[in-house]
Amino acid sequence: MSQSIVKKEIVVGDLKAPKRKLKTEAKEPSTKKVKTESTSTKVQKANAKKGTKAVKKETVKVTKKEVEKEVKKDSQNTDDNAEDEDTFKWWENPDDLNGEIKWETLEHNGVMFPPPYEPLPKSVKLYYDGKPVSLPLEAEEVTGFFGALLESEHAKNPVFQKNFFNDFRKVLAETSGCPDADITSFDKCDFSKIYQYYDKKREEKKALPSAAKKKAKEEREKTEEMYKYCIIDGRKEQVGNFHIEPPGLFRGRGAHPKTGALKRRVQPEDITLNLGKESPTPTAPEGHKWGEIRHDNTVGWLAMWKENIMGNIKYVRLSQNSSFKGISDLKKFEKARELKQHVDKIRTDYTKKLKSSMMIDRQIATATYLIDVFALRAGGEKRDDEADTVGCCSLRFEHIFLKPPNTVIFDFLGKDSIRFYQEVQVDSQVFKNMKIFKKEPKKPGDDLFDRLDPSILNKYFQGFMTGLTAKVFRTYNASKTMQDQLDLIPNVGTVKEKVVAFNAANREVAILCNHQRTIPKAHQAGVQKLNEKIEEMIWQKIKLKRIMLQLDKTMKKKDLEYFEEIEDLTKEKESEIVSRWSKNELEKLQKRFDREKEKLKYQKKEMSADEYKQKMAELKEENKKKAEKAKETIKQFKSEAKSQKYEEKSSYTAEKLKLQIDKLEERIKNTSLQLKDKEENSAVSLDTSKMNYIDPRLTVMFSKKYDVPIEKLFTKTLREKFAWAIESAGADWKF
DNA sequence: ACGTTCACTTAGTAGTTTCCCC
DNA sequence: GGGGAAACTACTAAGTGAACGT
Repeated sequence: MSQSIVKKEIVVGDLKAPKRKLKTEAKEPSTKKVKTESTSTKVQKANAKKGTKAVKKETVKVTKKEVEKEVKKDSQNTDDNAEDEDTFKWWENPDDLNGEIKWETLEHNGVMFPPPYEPLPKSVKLYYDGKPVSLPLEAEEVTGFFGALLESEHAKNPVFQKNFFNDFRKVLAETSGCPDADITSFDKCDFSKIYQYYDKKREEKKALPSAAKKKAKEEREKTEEMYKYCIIDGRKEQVGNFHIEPPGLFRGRGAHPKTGALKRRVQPEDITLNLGKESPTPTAPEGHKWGEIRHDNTVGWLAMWKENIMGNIKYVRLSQNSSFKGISDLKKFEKARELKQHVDKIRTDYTKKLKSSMMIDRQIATATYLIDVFALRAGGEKRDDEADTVGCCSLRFEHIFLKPPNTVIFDFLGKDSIRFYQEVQVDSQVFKNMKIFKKEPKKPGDDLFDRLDPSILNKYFQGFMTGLTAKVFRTYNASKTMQDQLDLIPNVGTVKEKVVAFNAANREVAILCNHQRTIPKAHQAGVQKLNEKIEEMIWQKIKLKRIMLQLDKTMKKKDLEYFEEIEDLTKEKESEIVSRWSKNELEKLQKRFDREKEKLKYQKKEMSADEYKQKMAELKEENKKKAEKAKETIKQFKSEAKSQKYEEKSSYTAEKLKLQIDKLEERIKNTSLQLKDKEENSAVSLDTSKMNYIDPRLTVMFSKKYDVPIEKLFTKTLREKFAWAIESAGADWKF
């Protein structure tokens, strides 16, 4: 591996990055310079890094067919380094990343609209008051949105029902309405036929043979091809969400007042495209025209529209692996690293201000403490048509419980209505301040920090460091925590063990940031299964050790410790394990038999009656034999468990037994690791912090320093997103 | 000075694909 | 080689924070 590349560290020249304004004075020639310079070094670097690419290029030349094959392969992204040839290595010229102008030329093909509504078959109808009713297509579509969700939690939520029904009635009023009934009551609506129809369609789609699925996918990709890429300053870059969001029912999170509302179909007329001045305007869909064409090169979006529910603007932007995203990620992490230089001063300052005679300063200091220590978000004001969630500045009286002498219990819903519940010890002055902020006449519903909002806090932060805002603290503390945790990991053990250690560090960060996920449905069962599996492996291991002693009693004296554990398996315990194992074994057998029978029945029409009969008989016979054999084994195990004397096969030797035991030990270790990981990860989401908070150069450093392939730490998408980090950080990189 | 608008990051989940075990 | 779980991706909602408009 070429050290010169590995060692090269990115230092962004000046991160002040003035936003907006000064459109004209931005450094314009940046991109061109990058392009010419990087091409000259590209080939060398690629060769130095991995021989594979140079080889590949040669094969591509061979024939036209070969070329097509390669192109296809690339477009399917089966090869990690597929598009390397065209990749714009912006990080090789980090000085050019600043400035206001994002691009000189921008060319793209617009956006892709969802397919038009496909009407229900005549036989599938909404039932109102027990009778099938006809509906105008626009209204029928809306019933379909609800019908498809009938078995989900949303459909049981009264707010969801209410919002859906209101909007459904609105659509009825806008159209010719229902000719068969006056639809006024949600409770009289029966969507079950519609649900069944969509459910069946889902099943059918799932059951499609894999060849058909593949073909459909290929066709889809063909139609998507033109939207997938855009051209920026002559470079091909990937577009992220070129699919316009399809209509449906708004699925707001938590107790969202508008959940269930109708999200309307977006028309080309709703869409504003952003293009280079000289770029051709993509053709709008037949019979339509674009809402607006803009040429704003200070922004990074390609298209936008206003969504009808919250009035928010939705953007079509570049994909995660694009230069735009990479550049802003690098800037974000460099900004967080800059905080290292100032954080001591800031901490001293807010510790002092905790005792300030000015109420506003006390609030600023206390809030900063919470943001710094517990990684709270800023917490901006929210409207009352949004879910009631809070962050630091918007914390209210009821979100905090004080337990003298200095314990605070936080209990509130944060972003995405994820609960933040923590019982913590705080600085005694912080405790006193909170008590003051909660003092009468404050009551539930009142703001804890009545003088604060994020902009006040951020102004305070900016006095220490330009560009410092509340969110920088989260990034800083997350990456700092990761660095500290990684430093604790000894450079020993297998790759698997190192990955587990890495994940444990990652988990610390996720916990700090309160990144959660719903516990998978099958979690509890899965844990139990793993526990049983481990128990059974230990059982096997102890049996083998006992057989060893049966062969040669004197061995015990030679290594008491090795044989110590054989006492742990009592007769009762062993019998219990054997009977559980037996039950499972027989169940497995039965299941397999049932499956085979089903399969045979399926193939019935392709064979003669006799053939079928014979095959079925064979199957039964085979099953019978297997069952008998299993029962015999069970019988043997049961009696062995009773006597704790085990059958010795002629092939057994001490060496062979030892080998088997070693293998089992290995498996037990692996499974235990797996179990530990599973238990500790059940409610924690590692992905969010890996994607947004942990400086990827830390992960790359770990990979290189600990010899863990980066593939074990970053998924393919993350490797692409963080290509800049993979190529610029070495084994000694520090946050 | 303050609410609104705009542009961007951050977030969990639903859906799809891959992997792993028998 | 098939089925279920784990891994990954796509999707889009929900934040932050600066600039804008009044």
